[in-house]
Amino acid sequence: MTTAGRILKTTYKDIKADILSKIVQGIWTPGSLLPNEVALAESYDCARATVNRAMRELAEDGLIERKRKAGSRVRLSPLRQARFDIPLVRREIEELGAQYRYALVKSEAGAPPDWLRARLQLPKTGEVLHLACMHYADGAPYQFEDRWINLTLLPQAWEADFSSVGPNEWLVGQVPFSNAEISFSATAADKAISDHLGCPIDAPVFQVERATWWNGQAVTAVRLWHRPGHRMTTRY
Amino acid sequence: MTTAGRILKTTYKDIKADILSKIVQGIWTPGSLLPNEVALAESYDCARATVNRAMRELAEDGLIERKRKAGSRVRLSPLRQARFDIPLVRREIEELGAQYRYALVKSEAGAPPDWLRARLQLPKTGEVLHLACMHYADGAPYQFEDRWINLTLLPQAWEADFSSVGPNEWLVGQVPFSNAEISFSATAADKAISDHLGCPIDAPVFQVERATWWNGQAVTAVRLWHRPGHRMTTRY
DNA sequence: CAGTGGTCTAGACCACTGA
DNA sequence: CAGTGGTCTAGACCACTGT
Repeated sequence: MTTAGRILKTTYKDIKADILSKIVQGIWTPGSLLPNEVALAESYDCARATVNRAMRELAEDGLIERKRKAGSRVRLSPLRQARFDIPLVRREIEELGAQYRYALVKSEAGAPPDWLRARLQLPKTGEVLHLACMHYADGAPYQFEDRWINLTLLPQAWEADFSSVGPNEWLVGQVPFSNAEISFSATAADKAISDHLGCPIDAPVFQVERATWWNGQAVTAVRLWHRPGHRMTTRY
Repeated sequence: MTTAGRILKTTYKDIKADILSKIVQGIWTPGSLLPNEVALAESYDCARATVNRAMRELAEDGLIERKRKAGSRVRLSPLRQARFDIPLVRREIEELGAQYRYALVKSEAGAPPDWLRARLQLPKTGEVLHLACMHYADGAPYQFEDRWINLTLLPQAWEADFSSVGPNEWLVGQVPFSNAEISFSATAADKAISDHLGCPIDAPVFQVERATWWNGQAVTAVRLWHRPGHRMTTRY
């Protein structure tokens, strides 16, 4: 049945919103089977591809589960996932409306310690650059950075001037894309951290560890410690 | 020009992989303009829709930026984002291969404290249920939970038996979907936390705070403290 | 205002998998 | 083996936006 006066087509967003609201309202409860794509296309009076896109995105968003032949079901417990942007410190600070300042604390090249070699699966020979840096927001300590760079993979790092540009920003320009593993935890400030962040020894600090690879080779590993009270927040 | 002997079609995944590799290899460098969809469709010998899907996903993944009329460019600094699954504690523990055990520590209803009222934008009247719970992995303390449930929105909670089922699992069955704000930080264990987690007072613990809403009304707020040494890890 | 991406269509074939 | 989602196509119209 075609409605003569219809002006606007049904978009995949309309369909997403409609299905979402049916789930939120409890009309389609967790575990229940949704109509198949052909049936939905009929009821929304649109092409199957349009329904498919709506359903595919709902599945990506973790709201429904889809299986060939078995159909689509509302997830029993909606798979919740949160997304975090991994910002450059500079941007993070500037977006707080604060003045960013960077300082190089230490820089030395040499053979990697064993734990780093194991962590990054580094070859037996080859040197790494070890840097320590501070990032300030409006003059106050914001983040302390302990970084290792694989000099075998990035020999340019020998000549880079890390006293003016932070290693993160420098790396972004060198390695177009990389795979990374990131982890968050709480740790107690040791002497170095407490000195640099200006907090008591053993103060609880939020710690970020990240290791990145490019084409299977380790690029860099870093540990970041945030000033006490730091929070990482997101909505979903 | 049609290739007679071609067996397999070019899929959008092939195209994604090919473009990704061109970016990784540095053939298309950050900031550079990619061919438009029509041109790519020709060069891959496929429909524009196929190219479109590949490019759209690359954009979602944060690798390229797309603008009408302006075309698609490799992002200057690839927008990196990490996704975390927000698991039920039970599953988190079971996936570690450990035995899960739950215990209710405290349960009492009453008027919400002011900070909670402000945090959740609760109305002036109405009560909340305040629970404290422990989650164990193989008998060892894993997570301590401090939770508030909006009894105005969820009066069923009056009758729920939280001595056998954790509030998170119970809530999942009551509220099909919700919006949430989540944040992570490091904090020092207070008396209650150290007692329950069996760690020294002032030990650094990883803290998760989450508040959730359904149709604009506050459902629940929770603070979770993990045993010392806990890490939250992901790859991207 | 013209070029680019955004979306929809109607149809087709295929891959997977539950019954 | 039959039903469902996964994907591709060729074409079309439209929305946005830089020039």
